[in-house]
Amino acid sequence: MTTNKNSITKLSETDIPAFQQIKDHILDEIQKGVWKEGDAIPSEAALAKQFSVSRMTVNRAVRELSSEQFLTRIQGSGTFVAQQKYQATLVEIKSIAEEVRARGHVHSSELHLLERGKPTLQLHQQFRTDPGIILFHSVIVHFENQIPIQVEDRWVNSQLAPAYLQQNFSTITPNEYLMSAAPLQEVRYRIEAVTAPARIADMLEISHNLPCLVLHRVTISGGQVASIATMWHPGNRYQFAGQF
Amino acid sequence: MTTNKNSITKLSETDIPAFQQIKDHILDEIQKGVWKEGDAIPSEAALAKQFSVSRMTVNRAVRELSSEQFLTRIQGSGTFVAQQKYQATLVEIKSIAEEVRARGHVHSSELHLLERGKPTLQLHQQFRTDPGIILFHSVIVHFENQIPIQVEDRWVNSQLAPAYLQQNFSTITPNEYLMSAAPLQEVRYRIEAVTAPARIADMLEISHNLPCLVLHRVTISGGQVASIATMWHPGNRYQFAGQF
DNA sequence: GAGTGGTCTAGACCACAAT
DNA sequence: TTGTGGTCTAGACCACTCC
Repeated sequence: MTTNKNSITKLSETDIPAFQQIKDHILDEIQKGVWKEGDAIPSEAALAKQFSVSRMTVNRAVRELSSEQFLTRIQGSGTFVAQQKYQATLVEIKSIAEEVRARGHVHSSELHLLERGKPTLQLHQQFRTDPGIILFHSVIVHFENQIPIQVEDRWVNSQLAPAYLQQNFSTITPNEYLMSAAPLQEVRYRIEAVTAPARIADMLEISHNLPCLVLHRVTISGGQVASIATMWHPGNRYQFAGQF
Repeated sequence: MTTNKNSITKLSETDIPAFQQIKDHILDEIQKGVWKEGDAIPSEAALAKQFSVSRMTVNRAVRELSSEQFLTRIQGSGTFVAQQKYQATLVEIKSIAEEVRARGHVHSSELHLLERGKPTLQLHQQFRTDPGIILFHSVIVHFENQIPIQVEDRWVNSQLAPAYLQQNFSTITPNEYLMSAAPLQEVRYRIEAVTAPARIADMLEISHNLPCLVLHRVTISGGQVASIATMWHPGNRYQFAGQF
Protein backbone atom coordinates (compact mmCIF):
# COMPACT_ATOMS: atom_id res chain seq x y z
CA MET A 1 0.00 0.00 0.00
CA THR A 2 1.76 3.14 -1.16
CA THR A 3 0.10 6.33 0.00
CA ASN A 4 0.41 9.54 -1.91
CA LYS A 5 1.16 12.64 0.01
CA ASN A 6 -2.36 13.89 0.37
CA SER A 7 -4.40 10.74 -0.01
CA ILE A 8 -6.62 9.52 2.76
CA THR A 9 -5.83 6.18 4.36
CA LYS A 10 -8.74 4.24 5.76
CA LEU A 11 -8.27 2.65 9.14
CA SER A 12 -9.54 -0.90 9.26
CA GLU A 13 -12.84 -1.39 10.97
CA THR A 14 -11.59 -3.97 13.40
CA ASP A 15 -11.60 -3.06 17.06
CA ILE A 16 -7.90 -2.27 16.97
CA PRO A 17 -7.61 1.26 18.34
CA ALA A 18 -6.85 4.00 15.86
CA PHE A 19 -3.63 5.05 17.60
CA GLN A 20 -2.38 1.47 17.37
CA GLN A 21 -3.19 1.20 13.69
CA ILE A 22 -1.30 4.42 13.11
CA LYS A 23 1.69 3.08 15.05
CA ASP A 24 1.59 -0.08 12.96
CA HIS A 25 1.38 1.94 9.78
CA ILE A 26 4.40 4.03 10.69
CA LEU A 27 6.42 0.98 11.68
CA ASP A 28 5.43 -0.62 8.43
CA GLU A 29 6.70 2.29 6.37
CA ILE A 30 9.99 2.14 8.24
CA GLN A 31 10.23 -1.61 7.89
CA LYS A 32 9.57 -1.41 4.16
CA GLY A 33 12.25 1.24 3.82
CA VAL A 34 9.85 3.92 2.57
CA TRP A 35 10.99 6.07 5.45
CA LYS A 36 14.69 5.61 6.17
CA GLU A 37 16.86 6.54 9.12
CA GLY A 38 16.96 10.27 9.60
CA ASP A 39 14.01 10.95 7.28
CA ALA A 40 11.30 13.26 8.46
CA ILE A 41 7.90 11.64 8.66
CA PRO A 42 4.67 13.60 8.07
CA SER A 43 3.65 16.08 10.72
CA GLU A 44 0.98 15.32 13.28
CA ALA A 45 -1.44 17.55 11.45
CA ALA A 46 -0.76 15.79 8.15
CA LEU A 47 -1.20 12.34 9.68
CA ALA A 48 -4.38 13.44 11.43
CA LYS A 49 -5.77 14.55 8.10
CA GLN A 50 -4.57 11.41 6.32
CA PHE A 51 -6.24 9.07 8.78
CA SER A 52 -9.19 11.32 9.52
CA VAL A 53 -8.57 11.34 13.25
CA SER A 54 -7.91 14.08 15.73
CA ARG A 55 -4.41 15.32 16.29
CA MET A 56 -4.36 13.92 19.83
CA THR A 57 -4.79 10.42 18.45
CA VAL A 58 -1.83 10.86 16.13
CA ASN A 59 0.08 12.48 18.95
CA ARG A 60 -0.32 9.40 21.09
CA ALA A 61 0.85 7.10 18.32
CA VAL A 62 3.91 9.18 17.55
CA ARG A 63 4.73 9.89 21.17
CA GLU A 64 4.71 6.21 22.04
CA LEU A 65 6.86 5.28 19.06
CA SER A 66 9.29 7.93 20.12
CA SER A 67 9.44 6.64 23.69
CA GLU A 68 10.03 3.21 22.15
CA GLN A 69 13.00 4.71 20.29
CA PHE A 70 11.69 4.22 16.79
CA LEU A 71 11.27 7.93 16.21
CA THR A 72 12.99 11.09 17.36
CA ARG A 73 11.05 14.27 17.85
CA ILE A 74 12.37 17.81 17.82
CA GLN A 75 10.01 20.49 18.91
CA GLY A 76 9.51 23.11 16.29
CA SER A 77 11.27 21.00 13.71
CA GLY A 78 9.63 17.66 13.09
CA THR A 79 9.58 13.93 13.69
CA PHE A 80 12.32 11.73 12.30
CA VAL A 81 13.07 8.05 11.96
CA ALA A 82 15.57 7.20 14.69
CA GLN A 83 18.99 5.78 13.95
CA GLN A 84 19.03 2.03 14.35
CA LYS A 85 20.70 1.96 17.69
CA TYR A 86 21.24 -1.70 17.77
CA GLN A 87 24.95 -2.24 17.79
CA ALA A 88 24.37 -4.30 20.87
CA THR A 89 22.80 -7.56 21.86
CA LEU A 90 20.74 -7.40 25.01
CA VAL A 91 20.87 -10.57 27.01
CA GLU A 92 18.42 -11.21 29.76
CA ILE A 93 19.47 -13.49 32.55
CA LYS A 94 16.58 -14.72 34.59
CA SER A 95 16.69 -16.08 38.09
CA ILE A 96 17.57 -19.72 37.91
CA ALA A 97 14.45 -21.11 39.59
CA GLU A 98 12.17 -19.03 37.42
CA GLU A 99 14.05 -20.11 34.31
CA VAL A 100 13.88 -23.80 35.10
CA ARG A 101 10.20 -23.63 35.89
CA ALA A 102 9.59 -21.71 32.66
CA ARG A 103 11.02 -24.70 30.81
CA GLY A 104 8.47 -26.89 32.55
CA HIS A 105 11.18 -28.64 34.52
CA VAL A 106 11.59 -29.20 38.22
CA HIS A 107 13.82 -26.87 40.17
CA SER A 108 15.37 -27.94 43.44
CA SER A 109 18.31 -26.78 45.47
CA GLU A 110 20.77 -28.02 48.01
CA LEU A 111 22.12 -25.81 50.74
CA HIS A 112 25.86 -26.39 51.19
CA LEU A 113 26.65 -23.46 53.42
CA LEU A 114 24.81 -20.72 55.26
CA GLU A 115 26.74 -18.86 57.89
CA ARG A 116 28.27 -15.72 59.19
CA GLY A 117 31.21 -15.65 56.83
CA LYS A 118 34.89 -15.06 57.29
CA PRO A 119 35.48 -12.50 54.59
CA THR A 120 38.88 -11.61 53.29
CA LEU A 121 40.03 -8.03 53.33
CA GLN A 122 39.63 -8.00 49.57
CA LEU A 123 35.99 -8.93 49.91
CA HIS A 124 35.43 -6.11 52.35
CA GLN A 125 36.97 -3.79 49.83
CA GLN A 126 34.54 -5.01 47.19
CA PHE A 127 31.68 -4.43 49.62
CA ARG A 128 33.16 -1.10 50.64
CA THR A 129 32.53 -2.08 54.27
CA ASP A 130 34.72 -1.96 57.38
CA PRO A 131 36.19 -5.26 58.49
CA GLY A 132 33.93 -4.97 61.56
CA ILE A 133 30.78 -5.42 59.50
CA ILE A 134 29.29 -8.89 59.37
CA LEU A 135 28.96 -10.50 55.95
CA PHE A 136 26.84 -13.58 55.46
CA HIS A 137 27.96 -16.35 53.16
CA SER A 138 25.89 -18.97 51.41
CA VAL A 139 26.60 -21.69 48.89
CA ILE A 140 23.68 -23.30 47.13
CA VAL A 141 23.57 -25.83 44.32
CA HIS A 142 20.60 -25.54 41.96
CA PHE A 143 19.24 -28.53 40.09
CA GLU A 144 17.10 -28.91 36.99
CA ASN A 145 15.36 -32.27 37.07
CA GLN A 146 17.90 -33.45 39.66
CA ILE A 147 20.85 -32.46 37.47
CA PRO A 148 23.09 -29.74 38.91
CA ILE A 149 23.20 -26.66 36.71
CA GLN A 150 24.39 -23.90 39.00
CA VAL A 151 26.56 -23.33 42.03
CA GLU A 152 25.58 -20.04 43.63
CA ASP A 153 28.27 -18.66 45.90
CA ARG A 154 26.94 -15.53 47.55
CA TRP A 155 28.06 -12.94 50.10
CA VAL A 156 25.49 -10.66 51.64
CA ASN A 157 25.75 -7.39 53.55
CA SER A 158 24.20 -8.02 56.97
CA GLN A 159 23.25 -4.38 57.31
CA LEU A 160 20.88 -4.58 54.37
CA ALA A 161 19.54 -8.09 54.91
CA PRO A 162 19.94 -8.87 58.63
CA ALA A 163 17.56 -11.83 58.51
CA TYR A 164 19.45 -13.59 55.72
CA LEU A 165 20.51 -16.55 57.85
CA GLN A 166 16.93 -17.17 58.97
CA GLN A 167 15.57 -17.71 55.46
CA ASN A 168 14.45 -21.09 54.22
CA PHE A 169 16.26 -21.35 50.94
CA SER A 170 14.42 -24.44 49.84
CA THR A 171 11.30 -22.35 49.29
CA ILE A 172 12.76 -19.01 48.29
CA THR A 173 15.92 -18.25 46.35
CA PRO A 174 18.44 -15.83 47.88
CA ASN A 175 17.77 -13.57 44.94
CA GLU A 176 14.08 -13.47 45.66
CA TYR A 177 14.65 -12.78 49.34
CA LEU A 178 17.14 -10.01 48.68
CA MET A 179 14.79 -8.37 46.21
CA SER A 180 12.20 -7.99 48.92
CA ALA A 181 14.65 -7.01 51.66
CA ALA A 182 16.61 -4.40 49.75
CA PRO A 183 15.06 -2.76 46.70
CA LEU A 184 17.46 -2.96 43.83
CA GLN A 185 19.16 0.13 42.59
CA GLU A 186 22.04 -0.90 40.42
CA VAL A 187 23.56 -4.09 39.11
CA ARG A 188 27.02 -4.82 37.82
CA TYR A 189 27.81 -8.07 36.14
CA ARG A 190 30.54 -9.93 34.37
CA ILE A 191 30.35 -13.13 32.39
CA GLU A 192 33.37 -15.27 31.76
CA ALA A 193 34.46 -18.72 30.75
CA VAL A 194 36.85 -20.44 33.12
CA THR A 195 38.02 -23.88 34.00
CA ALA A 196 36.11 -25.27 36.93
CA PRO A 197 38.07 -25.47 40.18
CA ALA A 198 37.87 -28.91 41.76
CA ARG A 199 35.50 -27.81 44.53
CA ILE A 200 33.01 -26.38 42.01
CA ALA A 201 33.38 -29.25 39.56
CA ASP A 202 32.50 -31.70 42.31
CA MET A 203 29.34 -29.86 43.23
CA LEU A 204 28.32 -29.61 39.56
CA GLU A 205 29.19 -33.29 39.10
CA ILE A 206 31.38 -32.62 36.10
CA SER A 207 34.92 -33.71 35.44
CA HIS A 208 37.64 -31.38 36.61
CA ASN A 209 39.02 -28.87 34.11
CA LEU A 210 35.80 -28.64 32.14
CA PRO A 211 34.88 -25.11 31.03
CA CYS A 212 32.34 -23.27 33.16
CA LEU A 213 30.16 -20.31 32.33
CA VAL A 214 30.48 -17.92 35.25
CA LEU A 215 28.29 -14.95 36.06
CA HIS A 216 29.54 -12.46 38.63
CA ARG A 217 26.86 -10.16 39.88
CA VAL A 218 27.12 -7.22 42.29
CA THR A 219 23.86 -5.64 43.42
CA ILE A 220 23.69 -2.22 44.97
CA SER A 221 20.86 -0.93 47.10
CA GLY A 222 20.62 2.52 48.63
CA GLY A 223 24.21 3.29 47.71
CA GLN A 224 25.56 0.23 49.52
CA VAL A 225 26.69 -3.07 48.08
CA ALA A 226 23.95 -5.49 49.05
CA SER A 227 25.29 -8.71 47.65
CA ILE A 228 28.09 -10.21 45.61
CA ALA A 229 27.30 -13.46 43.89
CA THR A 230 29.27 -15.83 41.72
CA MET A 231 27.25 -18.31 39.73
CA TRP A 232 29.01 -21.26 38.14
CA HIS A 233 27.39 -23.25 35.34
CA PRO A 234 28.67 -26.39 33.63
CA GLY A 235 29.66 -25.42 30.10
CA ASN A 236 28.45 -28.67 28.65
CA ARG A 237 24.88 -28.38 29.82
CA TYR A 238 24.06 -24.76 30.47
CA GLN A 239 23.98 -21.60 28.39
CA PHE A 240 22.40 -18.19 28.48
CA ALA A 241 19.92 -17.89 25.66
CA GLY A 242 17.03 -15.79 24.54
CA GLN A 243 15.64 -13.54 21.88
CA PHE A 244 14.03 -10.19 21.40
CA MET B 1 3.26 15.45 52.16
CA THR B 2 0.43 13.16 53.24
CA THR B 3 -2.78 13.71 51.34
CA ASN B 4 -6.14 12.89 52.76
CA LYS B 5 -8.58 11.08 50.59
CA ASN B 6 -10.49 14.08 49.37
CA SER B 7 -8.01 16.88 49.80
CA ILE B 8 -6.79 18.87 46.88
CA THR B 9 -3.09 18.73 46.03
CA LYS B 10 -1.61 21.77 44.37
CA LEU B 11 0.71 21.19 41.49
CA SER B 12 3.83 23.27 41.67
CA GLU B 13 3.93 26.29 39.43
CA THR B 14 7.17 25.37 37.75
CA ASP B 15 7.05 24.55 34.07
CA ILE B 16 7.10 20.85 34.79
CA PRO B 17 4.07 19.43 32.95
CA ALA B 18 1.13 18.39 35.08
CA PHE B 19 1.19 14.78 33.90
CA GLN B 20 4.85 14.56 34.94
CA GLN B 21 4.18 15.97 38.37
CA ILE B 22 1.40 13.44 38.81
CA LYS B 23 3.76 10.63 37.75
CA ASP B 24 6.32 11.87 40.25
CA HIS B 25 3.69 12.05 42.96
CA ILE B 26 2.56 8.49 42.36
CA LEU B 27 6.15 7.19 42.29
CA ASP B 28 6.78 9.06 45.49
CA GLU B 29 3.86 7.41 47.27
CA ILE B 30 5.13 4.02 46.15
CA GLN B 31 8.70 4.84 47.13
CA LYS B 32 7.57 5.99 50.58
CA GLY B 33 5.59 2.80 51.03
CA VAL B 34 2.24 4.57 51.30
CA TRP B 35 1.06 2.47 48.38
CA LYS B 36 2.49 -1.03 48.51
CA GLU B 37 2.73 -3.79 45.94
CA GLY B 38 -0.72 -4.93 44.92
CA ASP B 39 -2.50 -1.96 46.47
CA ALA B 40 -5.09 -0.14 44.43
CA ILE B 41 -4.30 3.50 43.82
CA PRO B 42 -7.02 6.15 43.42
CA SER B 43 -9.08 6.06 40.26
CA GLU B 44 -8.43 8.40 37.37
CA ALA B 45 -11.48 10.41 38.30
CA ALA B 46 -10.31 10.76 41.90
CA LEU B 47 -6.81 11.83 40.88
CA ALA B 48 -8.21 14.28 38.37
CA LYS B 49 -10.27 15.86 41.12
CA GLN B 50 -7.38 15.81 43.59
CA PHE B 51 -5.03 17.61 41.24
CA SER B 52 -7.68 19.73 39.55
CA VAL B 53 -6.80 18.54 36.08
CA SER B 54 -8.74 16.80 33.37
CA ARG B 55 -9.02 13.05 33.37
CA MET B 56 -6.96 12.81 30.18
CA THR B 57 -4.00 14.34 31.97
CA VAL B 58 -4.23 11.80 34.76
CA ASN B 59 -4.75 9.11 32.17
CA ARG B 60 -1.47 9.94 30.50
CA ALA B 61 0.42 9.86 33.78
CA VAL B 62 -1.03 6.53 34.82
CA ARG B 63 -0.79 4.98 31.37
CA GLU B 64 2.89 5.84 31.11
CA LEU B 65 3.66 4.49 34.57
CA SER B 66 1.90 1.34 33.62
CA SER B 67 3.90 0.96 30.40
CA GLU B 68 6.98 1.54 32.54
CA GLN B 69 5.87 -1.40 34.69
CA PHE B 70 5.32 0.53 37.89
CA LEU B 71 1.56 0.06 37.77
CA THR B 72 -0.83 -2.58 36.51
CA ARG B 73 -4.21 -1.64 35.15
CA ILE B 74 -7.29 -3.81 34.91
CA GLN B 75 -10.17 -2.42 32.96
CA GLY B 76 -13.32 -2.24 35.01
CA SER B 77 -11.42 -2.95 38.17
CA GLY B 78 -8.72 -0.43 38.95
CA THR B 79 -5.06 0.51 38.94
CA PHE B 80 -2.62 -1.33 41.17
CA VAL B 81 1.00 -1.03 42.22
CA ALA B 82 2.96 -3.60 40.20
CA GLN B 83 5.05 -6.35 41.70
CA GLN B 84 8.76 -5.58 41.88
CA LYS B 85 10.23 -6.44 38.56
CA TYR B 86 13.86 -7.35 38.38
CA GLN B 87 14.36 -11.04 38.68
CA ALA B 88 16.58 -10.71 35.66
CA THR B 89 19.95 -9.30 34.78
CA LEU B 90 20.10 -7.51 31.47
CA VAL B 91 23.41 -7.86 29.74
CA GLU B 92 24.35 -5.67 26.86
CA ILE B 93 26.82 -6.98 24.35
CA LYS B 94 28.28 -4.28 22.19
CA SER B 95 29.85 -4.68 18.82
CA ILE B 96 33.46 -5.60 19.29
CA ALA B 97 35.01 -2.64 17.47
CA GLU B 98 32.87 -0.16 19.32
CA GLU B 99 33.68 -1.79 22.63
CA VAL B 100 37.43 -1.75 22.07
CA ARG B 101 37.40 1.86 20.97
CA ALA B 102 35.27 2.77 24.01
CA ARG B 103 38.09 1.44 26.18
CA GLY B 104 40.45 3.80 24.40
CA HIS B 105 42.27 0.91 22.78
CA VAL B 106 43.07 0.19 19.18
CA HIS B 107 40.85 -2.15 17.24
CA SER B 108 42.11 -3.96 14.20
CA SER B 109 41.02 -7.03 12.32
CA GLU B 110 42.40 -9.70 10.06
CA LEU B 111 40.36 -11.24 7.29
CA HIS B 112 40.91 -15.00 7.18
CA LEU B 113 38.13 -15.93 4.81
CA LEU B 114 35.56 -14.21 2.63
CA GLU B 115 33.87 -16.31 0.03
CA ARG B 116 30.81 -17.93 -1.36
CA GLY B 117 30.51 -20.65 1.22
CA LYS B 118 29.90 -24.35 1.02
CA PRO B 119 27.14 -24.68 3.56
CA THR B 120 26.11 -27.95 5.07
CA LEU B 121 22.51 -29.06 4.86
CA GLN B 122 22.21 -28.34 8.55
CA LEU B 123 23.24 -24.75 7.99
CA HIS B 124 20.61 -24.37 5.28
CA GLN B 125 18.09 -25.67 7.74
CA GLN B 126 19.13 -23.03 10.25
CA PHE B 127 18.79 -20.38 7.57
CA ARG B 128 15.52 -21.92 6.41
CA THR B 129 16.79 -21.62 2.84
CA ASP B 130 16.88 -24.04 -0.08
CA PRO B 131 20.23 -25.66 -0.82
CA GLY B 132 20.19 -23.66 -4.06
CA ILE B 133 20.53 -20.34 -2.24
CA ILE B 134 24.01 -18.86 -1.97
CA LEU B 135 25.35 -18.27 1.51
CA PHE B 136 28.43 -16.16 2.06
CA HIS B 137 30.99 -17.11 4.64
CA SER B 138 33.52 -14.93 6.42
CA VAL B 139 36.02 -15.48 9.18
CA ILE B 140 37.56 -12.45 10.82
CA VAL B 141 39.87 -12.16 13.81
CA HIS B 142 39.49 -9.01 15.89
CA PHE B 143 42.37 -7.55 17.86
CA GLU B 144 42.56 -5.20 20.81
CA ASN B 145 45.98 -3.53 20.83
CA GLN B 146 47.27 -6.29 18.53
CA ILE B 147 46.06 -9.04 20.86
CA PRO B 148 43.41 -11.34 19.41
CA ILE B 149 40.17 -11.24 21.40
CA GLN B 150 37.54 -12.53 19.02
CA VAL B 151 37.14 -14.91 16.12
CA GLU B 152 34.01 -14.01 14.21
CA ASP B 153 32.74 -16.85 12.06
CA ARG B 154 29.79 -15.62 10.07
CA TRP B 155 27.38 -16.91 7.43
CA VAL B 156 25.26 -14.46 5.51
CA ASN B 157 22.13 -14.84 3.40
CA SER B 158 23.06 -13.59 -0.08
CA GLN B 159 19.46 -12.64 -0.78
CA LEU B 160 19.48 -10.03 1.97
CA ALA B 161 23.05 -8.78 1.59
CA PRO B 162 24.10 -9.50 -2.01
CA ALA B 163 27.09 -7.15 -1.85
CA TYR B 164 28.60 -8.81 1.20
CA LEU B 165 31.68 -10.09 -0.60
CA GLN B 166 32.46 -6.61 -1.95
CA GLN B 167 32.75 -4.97 1.46
CA ASN B 168 36.05 -3.79 2.86
CA PHE B 169 36.03 -5.33 6.28
CA SER B 170 39.06 -3.44 7.47
CA THR B 171 37.00 -0.26 7.61
CA ILE B 172 33.58 -1.59 8.47
CA THR B 173 32.60 -4.58 10.58
CA PRO B 174 30.26 -7.17 9.08
CA ASN B 175 27.81 -6.24 11.78
CA GLU B 176 27.81 -2.61 10.74
CA TYR B 177 27.39 -3.47 7.08
CA LEU B 178 24.54 -5.89 7.73
CA MET B 179 22.75 -3.32 9.85
CA SER B 180 22.60 -0.97 6.91
CA ALA B 181 21.81 -3.64 4.34
CA ALA B 182 19.01 -5.41 6.16
CA PRO B 183 17.04 -3.62 8.88
CA LEU B 184 17.00 -5.75 11.95
CA GLN B 185 13.83 -7.35 13.15
CA GLU B 186 14.71 -10.01 15.63
CA VAL B 187 17.78 -11.44 17.30
CA ARG B 188 18.36 -14.78 18.93
CA TYR B 189 21.45 -15.45 20.93
CA ARG B 190 23.13 -18.07 23.02
CA ILE B 191 26.18 -17.77 25.22
CA GLU B 192 28.18 -20.77 26.24
CA ALA B 193 31.53 -21.82 27.58
CA VAL B 194 33.36 -24.42 25.53
CA THR B 195 36.83 -25.72 25.00
CA ALA B 196 38.48 -24.08 22.03
CA PRO B 197 38.87 -26.27 18.97
CA ALA B 198 42.42 -26.26 17.66
CA ARG B 199 41.59 -24.09 14.66
CA ILE B 200 40.04 -21.39 16.86
CA ALA B 201 42.73 -21.62 19.54
CA ASP B 202 45.39 -21.01 16.92
CA MET B 203 43.68 -17.89 15.63
CA LEU B 204 43.20 -16.61 19.18
CA GLU B 205 46.80 -17.49 19.98
CA ILE B 206 45.86 -19.44 23.08
CA SER B 207 46.83 -22.94 24.07
CA HIS B 208 44.51 -25.68 22.95
CA ASN B 209 41.81 -26.82 25.34
CA LEU B 210 41.51 -23.46 27.04
CA PRO B 211 37.92 -22.39 27.81
CA CYS B 212 36.30 -19.99 25.38
CA LEU B 213 33.34 -17.70 25.80
CA VAL B 214 31.16 -18.21 22.75
CA LEU B 215 28.32 -16.03 21.55
CA HIS B 216 26.00 -17.46 18.91
CA ARG B 217 23.85 -14.88 17.28
CA VAL B 218 21.09 -15.27 14.68
CA THR B 219 19.65 -12.11 13.17
CA ILE B 220 16.36 -12.03 11.34
CA SER B 221 15.28 -9.38 8.88
CA GLY B 222 11.96 -9.25 7.11
CA GLY B 223 11.06 -12.73 8.27
CA GLN B 224 14.23 -14.25 6.80
CA VAL B 225 17.39 -15.29 8.58
CA ALA B 226 19.92 -12.65 7.58
CA SER B 227 23.02 -13.90 9.31
CA ILE B 228 24.31 -16.55 11.68
CA ALA B 229 27.44 -15.65 13.58
CA THR B 230 29.59 -17.47 16.07
CA MET B 231 31.97 -15.34 18.08
CA TRP B 232 34.75 -17.01 20.02
CA HIS B 233 36.57 -15.22 22.83
CA PRO B 234 39.53 -16.43 24.86
CA GLY B 235 38.26 -17.11 28.37
CA ASN B 236 41.43 -15.86 29.97
CA ARG B 237 41.31 -12.38 28.51
CA TYR B 238 37.77 -11.55 27.53
CA GLN B 239 34.47 -11.24 29.36
CA PHE B 240 31.12 -9.62 28.90
CA ALA B 241 30.66 -6.93 31.51
CA GLY B 242 28.54 -3.93 32.23
CA GLN B 243 26.12 -2.31 34.57
CA PHE B 244 22.76 -0.62 34.65
C1' DG C 1 -26.32 -0.04 37.99
C1' DA C 2 -22.26 2.24 39.53
C1' DG C 3 -17.52 2.53 39.03
C1' DT C 4 -13.45 1.56 36.50
C1' DG C 5 -10.25 2.03 32.68
C1' DG C 6 -9.73 2.58 27.13
C1' DT C 7 -10.28 5.53 23.64
C1' DC C 8 -11.33 9.56 20.99
C1' DT C 9 -12.53 14.44 19.75
C1' DA C 10 -12.17 19.40 18.47
C1' DG C 11 -10.69 22.66 20.02
C1' DA C 12 -6.92 25.65 22.64
C1' DC C 13 -2.44 27.94 24.06
C1' DC C 14 2.34 27.51 24.29
C1' DA C 15 7.60 26.99 23.09
C1' DC C 16 10.50 26.40 19.63
C1' DA C 17 12.61 26.13 14.78
C1' DA C 18 13.03 27.59 10.25
C1' DT C 19 12.50 31.32 7.10
C1' DT D 1 5.40 34.49 10.19
C1' DT D 2 4.45 29.80 9.58
C1' DG D 3 4.78 25.24 10.86
C1' DT D 4 6.23 22.02 14.18
C1' DG D 5 5.71 19.45 18.45
C1' DG D 6 4.14 19.71 23.83
C1' DT D 7 0.48 20.01 26.62
C1' DC D 8 -4.12 20.39 28.33
C1' DT D 9 -9.28 20.53 28.50
C1' DA D 10 -14.17 19.05 29.03
C1' DG D 11 -16.63 16.55 27.33
C1' DA D 12 -18.07 11.76 25.10
C1' DC D 13 -18.97 6.66 24.30
C1' DC D 14 -17.52 2.16 25.14
C1' DA D 15 -16.15 -2.46 27.49
C1' DC D 16 -15.45 -4.40 31.46
C1' DT D 17 -15.90 -5.66 36.64
C1' DC D 18 -18.18 -5.86 40.81
C1' DC D 19 -22.07 -5.81 43.56
